[in-house]
Amino acid sequence: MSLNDPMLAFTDNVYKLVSSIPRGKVATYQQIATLAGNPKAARAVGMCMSKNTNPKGIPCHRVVSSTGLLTGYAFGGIVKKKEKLLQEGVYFVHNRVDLSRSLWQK
DNA sequence: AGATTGACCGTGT
DNA sequence: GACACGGCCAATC
Repeated sequence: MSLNDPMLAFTDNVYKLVSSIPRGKVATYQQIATLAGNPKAARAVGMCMSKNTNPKGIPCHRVVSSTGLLTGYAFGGIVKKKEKLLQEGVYFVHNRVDLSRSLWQK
């Protein structure tokens, strides 16, 4: 079975996909949802993250909104997250991720 | 089983 | 660019 296998639970796919985002890249909630099998389930993706809140296994700081804006992430503030991503080599434009360059492409 | 919630997205004004 | 509205989905009362 593969990551985008519909027989897996949606949350399972989300979990695996997010944890496989390479360092220096970011993915959008919608992208994760699409890869997980439901292009419209971007919301559900976010909920799953908030439920787990497991930075050790899930790099949720690499997941951003479609506009590249850092939504969610309450581990000390958005600013902190931005610094963290910058440190990983993610391109930023003011307060947003430059999706055209740092978007995770499978 | 029904209603509410939430780390969302797209469109229109 | 900012704000409002509606839609869509899964988890949680």
